Amino acid sequence: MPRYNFRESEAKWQSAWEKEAAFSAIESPEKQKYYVLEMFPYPSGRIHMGHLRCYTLGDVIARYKRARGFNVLHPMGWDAFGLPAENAAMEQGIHPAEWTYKNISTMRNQLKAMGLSIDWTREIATCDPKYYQHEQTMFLDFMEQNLIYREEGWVNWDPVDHTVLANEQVIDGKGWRSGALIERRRLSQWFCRITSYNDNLLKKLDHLHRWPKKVRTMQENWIGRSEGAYIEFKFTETSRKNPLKVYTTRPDTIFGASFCAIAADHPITEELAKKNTEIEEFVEECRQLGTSEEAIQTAEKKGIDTGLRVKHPFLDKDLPVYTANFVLMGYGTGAIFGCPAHDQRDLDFALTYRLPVIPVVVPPDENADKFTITNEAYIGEGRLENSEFLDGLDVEKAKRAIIERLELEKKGKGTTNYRLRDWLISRQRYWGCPIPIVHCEDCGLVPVPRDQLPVILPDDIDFSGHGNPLDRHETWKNVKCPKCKKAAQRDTDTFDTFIDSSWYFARFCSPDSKVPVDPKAAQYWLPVDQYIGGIEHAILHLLYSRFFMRAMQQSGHIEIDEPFSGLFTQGMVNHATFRDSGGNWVEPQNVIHTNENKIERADTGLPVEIGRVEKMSKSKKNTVDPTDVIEHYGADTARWFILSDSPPDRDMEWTNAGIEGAFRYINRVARIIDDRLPLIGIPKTTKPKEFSTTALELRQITHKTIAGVTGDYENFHFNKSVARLYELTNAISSVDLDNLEHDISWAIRESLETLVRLLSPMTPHLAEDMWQKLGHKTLLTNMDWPNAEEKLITDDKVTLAIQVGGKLRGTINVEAGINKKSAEELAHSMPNVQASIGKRKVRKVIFVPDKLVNFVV
RNA sequence: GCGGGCGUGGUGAAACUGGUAAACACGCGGGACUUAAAAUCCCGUGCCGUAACUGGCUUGUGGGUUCGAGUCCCACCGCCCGCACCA
Repeated sequence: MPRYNFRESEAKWQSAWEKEAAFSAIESPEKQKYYVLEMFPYPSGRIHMGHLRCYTLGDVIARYKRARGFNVLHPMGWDAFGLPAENAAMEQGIHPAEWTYKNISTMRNQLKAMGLSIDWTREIATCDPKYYQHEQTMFLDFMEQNLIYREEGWVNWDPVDHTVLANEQVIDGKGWRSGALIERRRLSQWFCRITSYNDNLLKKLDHLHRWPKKVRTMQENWIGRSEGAYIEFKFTETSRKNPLKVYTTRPDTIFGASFCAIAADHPITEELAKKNTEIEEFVEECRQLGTSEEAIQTAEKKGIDTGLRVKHPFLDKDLPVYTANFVLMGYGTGAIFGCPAHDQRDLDFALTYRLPVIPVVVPPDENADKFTITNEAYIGEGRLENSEFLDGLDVEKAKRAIIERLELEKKGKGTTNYRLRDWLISRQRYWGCPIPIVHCEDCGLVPVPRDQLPVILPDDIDFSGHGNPLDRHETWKNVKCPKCKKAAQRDTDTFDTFIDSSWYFARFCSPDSKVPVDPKAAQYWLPVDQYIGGIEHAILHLLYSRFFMRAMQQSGHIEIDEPFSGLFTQGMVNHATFRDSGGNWVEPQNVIHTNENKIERADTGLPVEIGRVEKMSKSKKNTVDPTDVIEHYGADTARWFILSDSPPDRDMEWTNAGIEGAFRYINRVARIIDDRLPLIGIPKTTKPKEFSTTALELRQITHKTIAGVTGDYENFHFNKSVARLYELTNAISSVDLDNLEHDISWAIRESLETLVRLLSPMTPHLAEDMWQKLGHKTLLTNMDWPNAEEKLITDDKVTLAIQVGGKLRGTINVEAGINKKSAEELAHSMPNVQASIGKRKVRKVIFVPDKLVNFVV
């Protein structure tokens, strides 16, 4: 039986921390602050392993920074609005609010059992009117700053359920519940003008040096700044006065143009569709691709000749105008010219519709006469050919020359374009923050007066009908116009839940403030020093938050622009999958290994096959409930396992063997300390003047571990800290306990106390318990971080690798700092080196100080 | 389709700016303790050859740069994340 009682210990220390309010954060201007935040959870029902991992990582940082003397803010809240609550309402007849608050209460208890160093007094839930009322205020503020506008946007429409669907509710072009073919529909909706900050959002990425490079690159590409040109093509049909305006990033390839293409939802296409059934059908077909860019771009490239022709701006030739499914209305002008030789999509399209392929850029090492394009477009550098006045120029120069000519002849214009689109924030849903606008027939869009805020979600709703229940809630919906007092209607849409998560980190600074954020508190705590969450939020959530801070700054709520100065993206938690012979997924706890070394289902006895290791998901039944693990092994074991082995930014595999191993280690630490307690005296005994080799060696590894673990904590290399702590533990337990001299017992106490202190951010309950056992009266949680003694962490001996021709032929132990000549002599005299060199001549000797000697032969 | 990432023993991984590949752990094998089992402790463990030391090979695949490549460059393969209404 393990001697350490984790159940007793974890409960004891959690209540001790609570009693001392050890983790409540108070603004103290004289202390340096550190704000640690993990992305707050959606209250889906129970916490999952992804949460356990994320919150463990954050807690290690929070506890470590606290020990380093920082004034740490580490809060928790709930991203409580969203679709699943409405689904639960429809499927189980439970009210979204009830469902959500029940989940919050379960998950709060689960998180508390993890022993997180969280200031629970700052807890917020976004579905609480005390929180979302401020979003309504800020919406009106942003409106005054011209950051909000109303326009038509596309939605996925389910014609059977009469409801708007989220992209994830559209499966293979069909509604997930009704199975009906969905279609794109236009709806008048609210937008945030995020594009007014596109350049700033892009440029400031350079300052976020504590963000992963990959996230910055992804945001950069998402904003998608491009230098290009608008080019106008005149229609041959004289009745069409307005030219076709296209956007291109490759104006240099204009002489290779063989067609133009416009989006299926381009105004011209829509106009033509009214009189041409073929085009109408095509447009209809494109609408069934839904609104997601992924669906549109993975579809087979298709188009229809509209019959319209345009004139090439510089050549005496006409180009056909197609309407095509790969041209996006939301990017550029919704119209392109196609140059098949130098764009893969254009080439694929041209090959399908037998359009000419005219190479105009020739690779540097190719001959213009012989250069042809078959089924791969050439997008690289080169010089222009077949291009009149551009001939001979390279791509960059040609771009500049053509833009100059376009502008001179008033046929186009150089321009900077962004891929980023404005943020559509209206959702046709109940469980979200109401939009504080009244629609009046006479006065138009009327903001709800500020003294009438907040607009509170009604509780009495009916989910049995189609669409948004708010839209059918007559008493809530029908109000008097605040301006003219005539009958009017509330906006029945609610905010995108990304709004809720775009400023919650700021609210944590002053969760009870009457205004969205208390400027003094925000000034002290923001920005978040370390933000932690999944890579899946690399673009949208993080970009929206960056925008929101700017909008809040512009409307005077706050003085910062970047919300997160440090970001860490953790990997997913995976688990093996199991399937029985009937092809059904089987839960891990239902899989048993029989005595005959077979694997079968515990319930039915059917044989089971082990499948791939995949992200934990309910559908594949390969989940493990963190709470089960905590009940069985304790929070420290769960935390230790989740930190060991895999680097936190990479995916990890949850295994039973791993958790068992972690459990053994926790108990081993307790046992090792227990066994040595009678031998090591009381705390703070006099430090011996001299140390024996054994004691010195233990002290050296102890102090090297302090230095190593400290560096690892700073760099999120917790798996390496774990390895180092194993090494320290091994070193401690290998010291012979017979006839202990004072210097050794002193060194053992030092190493044990160090071990416990270094462990405390990762396994806080065990550490606190052991700290007490080691004779200390105060909480370890309030102790500062140990310091490594410089003298003890530098080696005076090093091992040199000796190579011949780059191959290892031996190693030698030498004094650190040995010079080239002596190292070379020593190495050269080694028999193995002699044999390897043989009769060959040594051409050169490479010497890397304190690393290696390499004889080049 | 577009953008971003990852790939090292049986397994999770380590290897700082190019310098001893496999630290640490899991698993496995052997041993000690035990009436026995569990727990614990000790030893071994990349692969191939070998009686043994020595040796040869090895970081998804193929090429390149270098005295030297897991690390840098090019091409390919596989897997994962995001694509604007999941959160």
